Amino acid sequence: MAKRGAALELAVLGLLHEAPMHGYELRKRVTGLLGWGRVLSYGSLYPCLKQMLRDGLLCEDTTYLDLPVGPGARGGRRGKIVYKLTADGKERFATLVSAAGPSAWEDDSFGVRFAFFAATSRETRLRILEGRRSRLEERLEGVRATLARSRERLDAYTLELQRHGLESGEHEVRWLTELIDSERVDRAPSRTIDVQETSTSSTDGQPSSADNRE
Amino acid sequence: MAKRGAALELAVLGLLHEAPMHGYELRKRVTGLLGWGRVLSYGSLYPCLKQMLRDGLLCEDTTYLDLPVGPGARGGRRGKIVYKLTADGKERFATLVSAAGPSAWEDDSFGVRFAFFAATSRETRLRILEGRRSRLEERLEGVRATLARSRERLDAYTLELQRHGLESGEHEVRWLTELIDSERVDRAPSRTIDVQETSTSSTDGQPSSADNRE
DNA sequence: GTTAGCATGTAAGGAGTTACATGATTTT
DNA sequence: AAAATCATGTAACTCCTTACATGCTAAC
Repeated sequence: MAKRGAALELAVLGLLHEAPMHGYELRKRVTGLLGWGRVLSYGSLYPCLKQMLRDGLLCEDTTYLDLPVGPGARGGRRGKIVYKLTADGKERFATLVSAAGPSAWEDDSFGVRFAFFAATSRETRLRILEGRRSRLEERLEGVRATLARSRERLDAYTLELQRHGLESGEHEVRWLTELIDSERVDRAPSRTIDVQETSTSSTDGQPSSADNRE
Repeated sequence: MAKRGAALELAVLGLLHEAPMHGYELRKRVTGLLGWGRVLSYGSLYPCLKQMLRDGLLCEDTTYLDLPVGPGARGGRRGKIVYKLTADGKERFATLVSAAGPSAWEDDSFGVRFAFFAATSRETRLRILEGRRSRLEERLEGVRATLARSRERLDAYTLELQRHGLESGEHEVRWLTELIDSERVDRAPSRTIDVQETSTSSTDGQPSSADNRE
């Protein structure tokens, strides 16, 4: 129970890497990461934080208020909890952020992965960008094929929708291509912020190990 | 239990409006409607169909095979089930397809709503298109504001992501505007296929009634 | 005769959301 | 002193996916 999604876990770890934070602020920051009006709910975040505490990825740094034991009020500790990364948490972040398999470029997680690109090696960035681009191109080919096969049977609205979908996809492919090209040309350092990666991944021919599993 | 999502229900009703079908084919057609490599699972469709049968929106037209009662095999009816719309189902489709509230232009349902535009009145189409456009413009304004507020604190990758998001959004706004303009100018009939709408909605100043609830 | 596609379903579980419940602190 | 926003959590529910389980039928 309370199993966390990989994207949320990565977002929490990445944001806490910058600075310790309350759950409340974490929610706002993750919401900002998701963008597009999507908001992260407390009902999703707090159980996730609890689980990460249990797993030893985070630790608390709390000012407890020692609530009064009154009638009806179960006396106990309740206060503002500041979450920090543990050593395990940092390691986990390094692992997640350098994973470059399919789940890194799916629609659901790509945004969050991209938000932490500055914490990855250039090879990882390239693999994610290229993975997403080829996935996108497959889809576009699929839509084009369907369209060519059944253009006559579709009404004007459906046709418009497909056409717009195609255009949007092509636009994103162009964007990805620009990013890929500038990654390949740039003289930028492959590590932009202080994260030691799990070192296994490199430019070798068979990038099999880090691909699945995250 | 087995409560169905409105989008799936609309898709099923809309497709069965064209012709009776097996669940199997329905799945392929709905999958085609969703596009973008998203597929509808049987685990989602079949329970939905069962529920719609119970609600009297559909009826079966089945060739039962009268499975043999053998060892281990519970004898019973199992066959190919062709689903048809009932009168209630047609009515429900007319209601759903003419609803023009927020849930018609959310990301999740807009695609399916658009796919059945030909079955709606022009007023409904305009309200959905305009609703989606203004929702999109709000979002874009939000992103622009965030960007203006915190451009310095963001790394190059996050900036790129926001910029691309903005461009995509603006592209969709232009698309919607073109559609809205041609709806307003066109001499096309406001009803394109044989669906009698629930008639309540019109061009009056307070379109309050049909807005929520679907 | 065997692969591929047609055809129907269920059980378990994942990844969230909404609504509820509570109270402290800061701003107006 | 009221309102907003900070702050933490839980319970119920939603809607979907994956994996399982079964068998028919057409094509090669």
